[in-house]
Amino acid sequence: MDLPAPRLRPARATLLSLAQSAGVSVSTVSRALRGDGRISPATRKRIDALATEAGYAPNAMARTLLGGRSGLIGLVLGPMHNPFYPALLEELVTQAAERGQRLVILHAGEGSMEDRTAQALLQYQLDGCIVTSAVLPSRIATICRENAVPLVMVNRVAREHGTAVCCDNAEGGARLADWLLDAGHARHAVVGGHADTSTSLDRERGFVARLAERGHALALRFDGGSTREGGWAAGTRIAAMPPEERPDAVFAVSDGMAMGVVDALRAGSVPVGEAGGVSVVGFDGVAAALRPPYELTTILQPLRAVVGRGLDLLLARMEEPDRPEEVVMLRGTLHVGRSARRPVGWGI
Amino acid sequence: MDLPAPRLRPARATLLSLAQSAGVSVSTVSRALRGDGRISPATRKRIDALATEAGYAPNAMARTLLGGRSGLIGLVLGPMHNPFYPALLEELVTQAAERGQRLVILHAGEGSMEDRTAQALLQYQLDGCIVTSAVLPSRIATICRENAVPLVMVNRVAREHGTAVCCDNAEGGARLADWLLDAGHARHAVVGGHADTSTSLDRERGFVARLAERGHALALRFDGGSTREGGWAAGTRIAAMPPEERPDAVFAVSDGMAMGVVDALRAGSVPVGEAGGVSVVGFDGVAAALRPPYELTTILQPLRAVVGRGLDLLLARMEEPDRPEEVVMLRGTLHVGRSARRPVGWGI
DNA sequence: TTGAAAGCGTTACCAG
DNA sequence: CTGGTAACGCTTTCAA
Repeated sequence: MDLPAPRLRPARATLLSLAQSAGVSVSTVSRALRGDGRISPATRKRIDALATEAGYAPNAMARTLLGGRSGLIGLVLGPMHNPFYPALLEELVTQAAERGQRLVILHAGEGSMEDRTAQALLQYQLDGCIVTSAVLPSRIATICRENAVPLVMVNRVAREHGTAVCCDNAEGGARLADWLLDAGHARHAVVGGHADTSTSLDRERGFVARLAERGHALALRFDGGSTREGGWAAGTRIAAMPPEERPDAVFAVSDGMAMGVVDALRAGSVPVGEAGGVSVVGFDGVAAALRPPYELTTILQPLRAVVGRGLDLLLARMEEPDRPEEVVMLRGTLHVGRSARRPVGWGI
Repeated sequence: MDLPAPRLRPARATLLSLAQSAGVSVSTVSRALRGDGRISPATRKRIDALATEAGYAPNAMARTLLGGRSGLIGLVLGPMHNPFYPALLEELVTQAAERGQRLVILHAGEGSMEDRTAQALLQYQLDGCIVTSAVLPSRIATICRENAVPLVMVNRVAREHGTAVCCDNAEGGARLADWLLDAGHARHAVVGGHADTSTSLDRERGFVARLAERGHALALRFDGGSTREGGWAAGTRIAAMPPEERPDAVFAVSDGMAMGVVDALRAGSVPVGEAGGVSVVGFDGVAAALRPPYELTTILQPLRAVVGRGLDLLLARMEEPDRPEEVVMLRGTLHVGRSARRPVGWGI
């Protein structure tokens, strides 16, 4: 009458439990499971079978405690209204998994970060930290620095220091300027993003500089605030201008804004990309922008490579904490869509 | 000449290191830091100061090993092109943090999940799992069931079993039908989403059923595939119809698609929301849809509550694993924008 | 080829 | 009020 209460949540299999049912020691089980050479094939097979049957999964917490790495990377995500970030997130998750790492979300969105959240970085023994937000939260930066936790920025560069990967934004902007000039455009407008993000500023700077090199000045500038509706607002104002004042080429520094510009022009019955209409180009190469009804001419960010290099830089710094800081710029490629007139003699 | 090499990565503070510098035992430090009553104020103060100075953060791995909870929740994210999901993600991260939990991303996007990823659920001793994707990956479902790890679906309901929170989609659809009928609309169209998501189907079902109850039949149905461009395609076809055949009311089952419909109608010079134009309504209440240039009439999902209840259901099941499965439906609220004509006598 | 034991950082229990 | 010790699950010497 005093049987032990049945365990409702059956204890998970451990090395010890496996060892007991196999009639061997914990060490043997550990070695067998990790493929250590000096275990007899017979024993190994028996243990493998037992482990599979029991649904054994090694306890990462215990492993980490031994002093190894946790396999966990902290992630700070920026505001997600720019469609580039969701795409970046998917890619990050996939490639982190390919490298045997998981992502712990430390922060997402605009709000500021609680101290408690920043502490999680230490508590969970995170191996490193990836920051994709426009602004690098200083709590995170401090904690990483003081505790020698490697930190890599993806899609942004801090002016002063830090390790980062991003698309060569200035070069992309310049390439777009060339394309528009080659197609014979004369009145250029820019729809800019947040004034405090290096990403947007560099794209715009590269564009304007190339215009200048080739003897052109920017005719108009709008503030698009990095949102699609900011693009729409700019497009609306452009559509409302008398045709002779209207810019014939518009560079929106992100695809989200560019799509907004296109929508507004169409709503205002201004043709886009055709002779006599307005050419619109964007930046990023998000999936929705490449397909109808937008088919933007834009700079394709090498997303897979950006993320891959970002993770590689991070992993390298886990192995070797004293690596010098490093900034990697990856060139984007021009994607020719139908939202902008093509230079004469290009393609068909 | 054989000084130990300087430790480049200074060892992190631990209870032991604090105990040594304070000249007390580990237990005392532990108790002081966790606010245990029976510690002299003097000792407590001294230890607190020491801990702060050393930047001490308790090791969550060690804590978890003792058998407590890890404070980690697994997250399975659906394809992120629907703007509702990024918003959901932000809210989840915020509210999980408020409850002292962090999210580990197990999967994002459409691809199938590696076994290794599913194993992470066990390895990291995740306390529970939140699934927001349209389809529940069966590996995850199995692992959770077999290991008594609670799982809650947010924004979807599995037909057969499971615990879930979602907006009352059918009711929202019905409410929109009422609104459109009250405004005198006669020809109704639906732009549907994925055929395999309960969310889309329920919205559509509720809408059509209410139409029928009030003696109306659906005039047209488009497949919008849950994407904005699907909405655009439907809108384009509507704009191309002769005015007398054109539906005067369109229900797109998500705001993303509804915005696409609006863009296409405007591009086709079909007025939206005005007398003589087409009324467009959506569902979700994503931020971009509520502001110009869309200002959709839509069902506002109670996002904060949906996420809050989802986490509460999950936490409750961590404490008490044998709670019966539970499905919570939260009513959305009708948000009156300018994308649809209002019933006569409503407001100003 | 296998086993025993130490130790990672915490917490909890039992003494003092 | 404080200290010692065992235990969590694992890897890694060191021994046999």
